[in-house]
Amino acid sequence: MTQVRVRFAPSPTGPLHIGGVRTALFNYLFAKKHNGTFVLRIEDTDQNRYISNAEQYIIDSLDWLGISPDETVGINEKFGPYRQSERKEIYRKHIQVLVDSGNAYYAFDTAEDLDRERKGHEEEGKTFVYNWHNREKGRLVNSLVLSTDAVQKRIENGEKYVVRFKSPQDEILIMNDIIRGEIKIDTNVLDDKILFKSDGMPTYHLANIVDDHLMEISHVIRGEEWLPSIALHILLYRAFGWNSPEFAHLPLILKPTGKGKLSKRDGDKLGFPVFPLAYTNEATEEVSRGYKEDGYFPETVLNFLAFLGWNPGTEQELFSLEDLVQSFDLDRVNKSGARFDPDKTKWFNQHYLQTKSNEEIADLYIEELHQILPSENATYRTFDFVNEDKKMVIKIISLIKERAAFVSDFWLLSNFFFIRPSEYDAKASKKQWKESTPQIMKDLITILFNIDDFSSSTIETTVKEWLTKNELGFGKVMPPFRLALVGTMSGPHLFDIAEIIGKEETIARIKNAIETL
RNA sequence: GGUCCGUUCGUCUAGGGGUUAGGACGCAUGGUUUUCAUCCAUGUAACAGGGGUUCGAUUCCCCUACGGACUACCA
Repeated sequence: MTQVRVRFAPSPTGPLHIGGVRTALFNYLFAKKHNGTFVLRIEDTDQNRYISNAEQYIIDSLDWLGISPDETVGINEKFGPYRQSERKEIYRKHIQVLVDSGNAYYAFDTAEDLDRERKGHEEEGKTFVYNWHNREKGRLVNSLVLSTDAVQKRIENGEKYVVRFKSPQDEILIMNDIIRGEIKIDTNVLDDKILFKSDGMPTYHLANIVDDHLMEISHVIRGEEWLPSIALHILLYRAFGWNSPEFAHLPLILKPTGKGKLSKRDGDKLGFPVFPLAYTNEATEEVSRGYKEDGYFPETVLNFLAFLGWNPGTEQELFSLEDLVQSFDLDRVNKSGARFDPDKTKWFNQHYLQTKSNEEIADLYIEELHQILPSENATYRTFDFVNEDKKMVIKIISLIKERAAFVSDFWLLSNFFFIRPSEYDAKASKKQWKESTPQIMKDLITILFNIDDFSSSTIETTVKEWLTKNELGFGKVMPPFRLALVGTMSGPHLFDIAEIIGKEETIARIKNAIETL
């Protein structure tokens, strides 16, 4: 294979959608797999939709996931500039080549003219297509019907014009897509797409082909929404006399339920992000949540994204980025659209959370505790979360980590380590707190009070000995004990909890329970 | 409407002319656990329909249905 060079070419019109991220990922994977180059090109030819912070957002997102480009704005600008808005002269030169060779022509029809034509056709039950059907019939104003002088005059007078591609007639194009195989299109159904806009900017079609050629792109890997354009693009390469790259059109990512493509609204409705990073719309101040901020790890996002439309053909489901580079291949990409499943992404995150060290997550949890704790009034002492307190948090995490999928689950699983229960689960109290319980608890306090080494194992041994000696059942002591310390019938090993909160607090909580219940 | 693409458990998918149609998520049940969860085990559930081709089709072909994309001086 020739040198592999692929590109991800987003348009900076807003935050990068998860579907776009997947396209970037597949490009990255393919490049790395074949020792190729991954290029990021900014397609900012639409001045109306341009959003200034979007480009940075795209770069930040790729960086967060660890799939940064090898070449882009400011980085290894081998074929720069990498922003299309800075390549205007290049496109101007190339469109001239097409006009001169008769593959493109000037058109002076206004948007209103075209609208009128469309409406007129619609009323007759026909579809208006700007192509061989009507481009020379006289209703349309272009350089195919106007004399050279007339065209020249209009342009000199500053009249607005666009340049259209003159699509060929009566030809069956047979093209190949790496994922879909052979695709046939009759050129008669193609319309004469605008290549150059009246504002002096190229459209996607022109800019894309020119840049892919100039940047020596070997494989175009993009979303399925581009499939209908493949004929135009192939024709454009031919008109320039260039070899076209290979194409691979990725399946769409669909909504979790219902019809259609995944959209931001689905995320809002079902409570999951559709963007890698949180994003604030500067105009509306509307904030969109991001995977990062929602507590997902980059590994999670990479892993679930890779499996949207691709699989290794084995039963392995957990893949690191390195694994993906190893195993990825375009011919194992599916043809059909993949429904997005938020449940499975949670499962991936749970897995990756378990692979993190307790020390690593401790910092994340401590950050969260600093936010939560000041608003809680039932803390039994102050925490600074440095030194001893930090060690305690690490210990707590070791006890609860396996129950969590996100760091944000930690508080619910461990709040009782920091605050004293202010109320007790009603159902459990009724069932577990019997008439004899207060006396047993008082005895338990005495036992606990006399333990010098208040470690989980010592407490456990001591309490168990006491139980055996007095012929007390586990069921009489442990449930109320748990209720006193935790407030509910849940949580890790009870003696571990006692050790962490300490003798004084353990006894205080039992006393508190006796008084309250 | 037109053009193009697609269709295996609820979801992501493996498979491929003769299979008990496999795995994962989810869900359910059981085991472990003094509790809850984790974990482990088991179970649940699919080849869109109709025609061909064939000894045989979920697999190949055609049609239909359904789904999707595109049909902008947006990408």
